[in-house]
Amino acid sequence: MDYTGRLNAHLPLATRVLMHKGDGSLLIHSDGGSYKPLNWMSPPCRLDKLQIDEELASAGVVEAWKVTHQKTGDTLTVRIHEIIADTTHDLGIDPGLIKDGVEADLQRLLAEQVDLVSEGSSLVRREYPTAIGPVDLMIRDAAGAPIAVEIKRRGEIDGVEQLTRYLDLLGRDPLLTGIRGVFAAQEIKPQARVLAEDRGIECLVLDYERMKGIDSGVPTLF
Amino acid sequence: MDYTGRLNAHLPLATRVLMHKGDGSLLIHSDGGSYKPLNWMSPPCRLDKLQIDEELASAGVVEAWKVTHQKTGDTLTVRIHEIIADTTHDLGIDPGLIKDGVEADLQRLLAEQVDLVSEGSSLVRREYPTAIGPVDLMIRDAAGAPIAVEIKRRGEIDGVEQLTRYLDLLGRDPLLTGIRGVFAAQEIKPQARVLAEDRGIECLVLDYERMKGIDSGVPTLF
DNA sequence: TGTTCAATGTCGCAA
DNA sequence: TTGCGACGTTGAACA
Repeated sequence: MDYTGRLNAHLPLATRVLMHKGDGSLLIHSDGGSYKPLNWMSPPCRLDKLQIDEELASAGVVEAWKVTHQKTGDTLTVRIHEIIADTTHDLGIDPGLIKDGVEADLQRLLAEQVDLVSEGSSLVRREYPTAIGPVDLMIRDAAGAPIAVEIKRRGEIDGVEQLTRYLDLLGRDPLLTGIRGVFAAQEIKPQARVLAEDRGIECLVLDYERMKGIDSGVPTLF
Repeated sequence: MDYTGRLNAHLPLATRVLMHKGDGSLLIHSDGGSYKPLNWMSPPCRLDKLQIDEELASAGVVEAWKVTHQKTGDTLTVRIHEIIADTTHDLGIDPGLIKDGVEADLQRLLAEQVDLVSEGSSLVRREYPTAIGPVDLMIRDAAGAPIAVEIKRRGEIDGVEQLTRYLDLLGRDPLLTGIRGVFAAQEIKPQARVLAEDRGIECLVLDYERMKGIDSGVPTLF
């Protein structure tokens, strides 16, 4: 196999699994690694079967494909030397995956339970806009002082960096002078905690299951 | 299918492709999307076939699997109602993918064309070492003033942060006082540009094809 | 359609 | 093992 596009890549001859999906995309999997194929072509793309000329045939190629991406023009060229098994089936349209417990769920719950951030505080708004992107939650504590909250599923250093940038910027706003930061996550890595506290940012560990328990009553999906 | 781990996820009954790899991992693909499966379990993990009790059988389940991650304990439960096709083959060990990247190219090209950064400047060195990692390019402009260049294929906020850290550190070196920063990329995101300019870092958009055109002619890998 | 951000990210390298 | 950055990231939400 040979790929030309954002980079060039070559895959030597070996036994592999090719999955050609209904949308035209092609995946080339080995027997290890994670879910990521060794190589692939994403939709929208087109698969053309090439003619096997004498040169290819004498090299032992029984089938040759050229998969072209419709927009970028990236190409994947596949030369098949032996077909061990070949199965085709129409899967139809998939009903899709239902998820529960991602960052959006955390944000929604914490917006309803801002007392967890600071007793007696109230929500200003979710996705409070700034020039460098929205802050997850903007709230005001019982005394009316502003607090910017950054929410992550897993709290790592880059999340602290992100919140620091917001605080730097927001702190220049006369209406938000003295703004504090709270870094909230289901799990906070030690390094992230150290960095946050060094910058005067409070860390808050969230218990998703418990928060869901005192949810205002939006039913779970399944 | 049901997944429990970092989050909970459920996949309704439908026709799908299950790929069970030699390392024990399992992928569940639909007929669309990109290379990412609807759901999966990464290695190291173990697949156990569950006994089909009366309840499962009466629900139409012919086979049930429980895939457990060895370290995290995440589980994937699969209930199979019909097997349309089933193929097994040992692929052996894969020779692996050979890549030839673009970002390294960009750095090499810009090192040869530092005039693009500042007219009349000259290269000090590539991968200029600092305590927190190497700066992509260190150059001196026509007047001899130092410039640190960070190169990315796509310029985003992280890259600006990285360059900022370098500049903070390098600026303490008496030989490099007054050092300037240049953020160079094929494409610079608006937010990254705002942040860079706010910090006095100049942005430079690189035309890879054009730069390759005036390349000195080092051949590619294959 | 383009931009931005999360992700069960995954992957690879180096300390 | 852990941290850190890149990825042909992919995917989803929103302007």
